Amino acid sequence: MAAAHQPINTFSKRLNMFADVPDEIDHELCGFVAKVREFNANHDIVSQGDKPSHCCVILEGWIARNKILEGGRRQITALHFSGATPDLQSLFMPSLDHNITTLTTARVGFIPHASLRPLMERCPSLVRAFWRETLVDAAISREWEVNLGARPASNRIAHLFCEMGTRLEWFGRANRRGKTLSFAWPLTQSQLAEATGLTNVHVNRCLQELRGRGLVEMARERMTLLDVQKLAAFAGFNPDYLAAEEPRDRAGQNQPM
Amino acid sequence: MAAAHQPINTFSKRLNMFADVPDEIDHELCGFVAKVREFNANHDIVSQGDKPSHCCVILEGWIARNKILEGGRRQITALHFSGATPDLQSLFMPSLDHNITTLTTARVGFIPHASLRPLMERCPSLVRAFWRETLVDAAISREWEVNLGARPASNRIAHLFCEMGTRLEWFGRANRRGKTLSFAWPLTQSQLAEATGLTNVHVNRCLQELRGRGLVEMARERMTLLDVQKLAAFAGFNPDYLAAEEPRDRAGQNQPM
DNA sequence: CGTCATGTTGAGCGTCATCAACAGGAGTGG
DNA sequence: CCACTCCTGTTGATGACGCTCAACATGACG
Repeated sequence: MAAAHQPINTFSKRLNMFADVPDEIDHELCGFVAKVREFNANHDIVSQGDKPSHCCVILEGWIARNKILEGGRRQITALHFSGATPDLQSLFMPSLDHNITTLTTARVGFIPHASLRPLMERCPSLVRAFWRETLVDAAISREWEVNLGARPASNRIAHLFCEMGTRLEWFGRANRRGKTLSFAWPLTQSQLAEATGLTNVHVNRCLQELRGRGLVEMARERMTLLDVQKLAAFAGFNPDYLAAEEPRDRAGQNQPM
Repeated sequence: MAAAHQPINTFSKRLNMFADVPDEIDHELCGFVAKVREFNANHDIVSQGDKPSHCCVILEGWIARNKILEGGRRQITALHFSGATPDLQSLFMPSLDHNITTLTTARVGFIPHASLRPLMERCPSLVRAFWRETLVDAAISREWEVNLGARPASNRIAHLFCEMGTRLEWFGRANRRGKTLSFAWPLTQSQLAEATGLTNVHVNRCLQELRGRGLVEMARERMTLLDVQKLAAFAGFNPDYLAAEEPRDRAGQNQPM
């Protein structure tokens, strides 16, 4: 109950990007974070089939939504980082339809459903904020469907880089210098393959192509998009689908991408 | 204002599957259906970039969410039929990120945002119902991502058939007889190709395979799944991800699929 | 120093795309 | 009634994109 309010900043900050949640509700919400746990990389926070009694909040780190097919193949369906609340649907769904797995070490808070439900009753703007987060997720999923169904491998990978670059920059987690944009990038090539529906071998070759074209540079867990506009053109990336996630305090003043 | 309440049945019925919306709110909501329009097949109800002032409700017919890439390629990201409210996100998103296009002739109702917003303020359960519909959509999108990213062509097509069969049956739009399930199927092979990220030529050959295996039969706009269990096994279909859409009055009593 | 995860390269092959042609049915207009 | 077009489905030939399998390089870590 006395869980530190400080680490919850990212959550609270992000929530307020979606709707004006009154301070006291926000405060109360943070107080509900029943426990905060650290996870190693590559650990399931919640799994397919679970019936969670808490919602989780990513306070720090990256996670991947993913499903595992019979045969063991894994498909990553979404990437999230600090501030996200990736299993809100557990409030309604009888059981979870996918895994939520850490990609890095991660700090995760848990909010009991039992606390969240009455709070939502009292605070429509909280419901709005959550609903809106769901809508953003859905828009991103749609774009991933397009990416998986309709773009060739290299463009597909480039598109993912553009998307993550944009989302990270909006949340203050990327550095822009001239034409370049750089940010922490924890995914291995195999994980990137799982997100794009390719094999690690082929991802490796596509990355060589992107490097060869002078579009990206990767070093030690860090990604640099060398020419954001050229990369976006190559990928066919148009950030409109992310618009609902754009922090309201900077809406419209985007760098072109 | 005096818009016929009768054709709105499908909407109202579906809404109440998601949450108990009080009768008077339900009634009021239906009264807000400002106009009802008929569309021909293959017509955009709303388009990429639109800033709609109304939400639409599919009263009768099928629609496809889709995005068009530069180059003209089209990816269908979702299929919906009677009862769906596919552009709720227009309440929040600055502009629509995809097209909503009829696949059949369709009857569509429109509800002004200006009427919907205050009603939502007053009725939390309405917000819940809408949010929940968004969550179902998101779960389906995730499964489509898996389908597009990780399943070979024939299995991918089979999976789509299983999903639509299940959803249609839950809404009383499919007939089960023994091992078989049959329902109206308006998609052409080319549209099926756009939904599965394949070419029409390859879809044609996969359908021959499915027919050859005795799994499906298609005749004049009608689809028959000849052995639902075998088809599900072939597709790797597990209906759990649809659970939140399952009508509450029949939860649990599913035929195995 | 050995082990393990990750990245890289090569060779060969299969799934699926491309391009082209044609059949059949529905609708249109002469 | 037939000629015409258009849409949908079907088939064949060819080739490319991406997969599989296998080997090896590199760096982190114990």
